[in-house]
Amino acid sequence: MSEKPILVWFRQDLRLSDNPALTAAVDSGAPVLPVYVLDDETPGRWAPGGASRWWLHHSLAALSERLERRGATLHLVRSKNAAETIRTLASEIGAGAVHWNRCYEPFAIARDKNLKQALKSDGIGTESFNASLLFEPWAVKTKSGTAPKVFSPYWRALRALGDPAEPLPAPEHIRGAMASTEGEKLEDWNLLPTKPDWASGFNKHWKPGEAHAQARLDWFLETALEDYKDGRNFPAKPYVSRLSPHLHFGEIGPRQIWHRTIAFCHAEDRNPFAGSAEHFLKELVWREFSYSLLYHNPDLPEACLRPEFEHFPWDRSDKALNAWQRGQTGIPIVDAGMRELWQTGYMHNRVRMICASFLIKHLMVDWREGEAWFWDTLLDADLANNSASWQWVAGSGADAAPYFRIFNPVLQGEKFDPDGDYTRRWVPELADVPDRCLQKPWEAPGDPAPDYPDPIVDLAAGRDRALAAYKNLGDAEPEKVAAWG
DNA sequence: TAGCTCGTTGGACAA
DNA sequence: TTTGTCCAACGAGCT
Repeated sequence: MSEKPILVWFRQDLRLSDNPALTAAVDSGAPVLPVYVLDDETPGRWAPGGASRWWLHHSLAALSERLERRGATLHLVRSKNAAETIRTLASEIGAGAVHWNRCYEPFAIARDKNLKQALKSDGIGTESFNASLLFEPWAVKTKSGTAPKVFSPYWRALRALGDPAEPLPAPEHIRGAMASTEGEKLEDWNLLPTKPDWASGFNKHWKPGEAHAQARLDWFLETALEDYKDGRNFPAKPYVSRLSPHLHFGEIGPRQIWHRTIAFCHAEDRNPFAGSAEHFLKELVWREFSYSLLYHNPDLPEACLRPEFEHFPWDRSDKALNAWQRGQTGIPIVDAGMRELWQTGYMHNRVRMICASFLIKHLMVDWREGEAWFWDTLLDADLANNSASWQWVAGSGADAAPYFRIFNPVLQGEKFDPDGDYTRRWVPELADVPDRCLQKPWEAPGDPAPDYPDPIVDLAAGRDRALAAYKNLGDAEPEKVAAWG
């Protein structure tokens, strides 16, 4: 048993259960110093956005309290170089080792790799673990040994590995170590917005923290899983898990969700790899797939995976983008989604696709503008998921929808919000528009929604314009061939 | 190897 | 009102 303390660096793993870095430190018998570093410099433009900071504040508060109850104090530091801060702290407390759970963002991989070297030269060992994925991104391979670029083969390859590891229980007691200097106060970090307090609506919808994440999963399994397969498409209905922010901050791990879901199905005598349960597990694997894409394509957040898409004739004026961001496009389902996002930090997945498709295809705005807005406003903003999903909708990713697959927001609204409950909840100006034309109020007789804007684009003309632009992409290439001939 | 099938989430139009 | 077919072409993945 070593008396040298172990520094456990918390990042996107803000939980005590199924936290292998923490458990290994506790099991060693050494005193443990848990640390969180707020570093907005290292991630560059991918530092946590406004909404994420709100969640981070509450999640750290919850983690801090849970650690305290078990005997350890979470040490908080602000820094412009997290790796350097960890290195200094480790030296100051005479650490025997530094533990962390791996992150997979390109800047995080580079940072951690360098830190490992630096600590080694200081004579301090490091141990890193996997807490945030079912399997490491390099472990899921096709039969020819390459990373799958299409979801279905990815799913088959992942399933061929069997079930992921069983989750670990939370340590019951932690022998806490103290830092040589006092930590900072969470309140001093100003992670919560004040003037104006645009997050005031968040409290009503969200409860960050490990305990609430577990409760949310229980609620989902008990009340929604059965109807998930079809129900998840209807944004007015409570058939989605809403676990995504908890997952992003690591308040719950995917292995915990995987095994709890399977155990729940077995207890109910149902097959977890059929019907609704399988669809839910597949969503978890979509997350893994996004991480794999990001791991193997580090510029996924910035560059089109299919380079010819860089020639797409994007509309660079701000007018369309601003209307979209504020939920003032005059297209009801789009405005409902964008306003839900602004007011709650979340948007239902079906509506995310509709809004993204509308921005990219009807308004022809660069998908990276939408990606940046989601990054700032989503509580669950996650680099891998966000960039992979935007590229998927744009058709610029490896596994892309055919270019002619353009969502018609009127038909989508009519199909997936048939009673208009979702649309009217977020766009109250439409209260008096009859159901028949709720999704196309410009056809309503007698102007029942005088405060609602006219559509920013004619949907049919917008569709044709996008189709023509996509078609031109394919025609642009042959010049190269001619040059060789 | 060469050939075959498939691609999370759709829409327009004809019958 | 519902159902079937077509909308490009290509790269991934498998055999």
